[in-house]
Amino acid sequence: MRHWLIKSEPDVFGVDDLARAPKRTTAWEGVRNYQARNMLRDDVRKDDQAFFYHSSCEVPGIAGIIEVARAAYPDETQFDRKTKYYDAAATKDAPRWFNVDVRALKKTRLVSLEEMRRQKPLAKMVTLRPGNRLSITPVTEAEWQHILKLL
DNA sequence: GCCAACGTTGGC
DNA sequence: GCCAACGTTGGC
Repeated sequence: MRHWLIKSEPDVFGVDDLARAPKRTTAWEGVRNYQARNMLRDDVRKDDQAFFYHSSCEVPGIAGIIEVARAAYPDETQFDRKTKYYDAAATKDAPRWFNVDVRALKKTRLVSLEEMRRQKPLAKMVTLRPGNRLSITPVTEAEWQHILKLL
């Protein structure tokens, strides 16, 4: 099983929203970055687990643990003119964007970005690399285990 | 709200 | 294929 870190803005959809969703599951949609898209489509499998990270908020950091309930499938919002994710170049036959379904496993204490940066074993974590903005990044087994111990 | 970093677009 | 302009992300 692979591990990931996926970001969401709590003002838009946070860990509590996921916990309240039907079956504690939702489509994690709106990814419009090719690198992230490729990872979603090619590398993320059903039953993979991920940290749910709150970004663009007062205290950014890991707020929960989720699992992938469904592997990548075409993101419906790319066909919907009413959403900001609409992409005129995408067709049903050749979808350009994909999403996965994620299910809440548990809410954790907030492990802040600042705390993560203080952890030596996390020094090389992809999401902590300068300039990184990807909404999904891989987490190594060692990083995963280290963060679990912090909880 | 600012701004650095990065990605995308489009003219040439 | 280069690069300037523009848009987005996300920490602060």
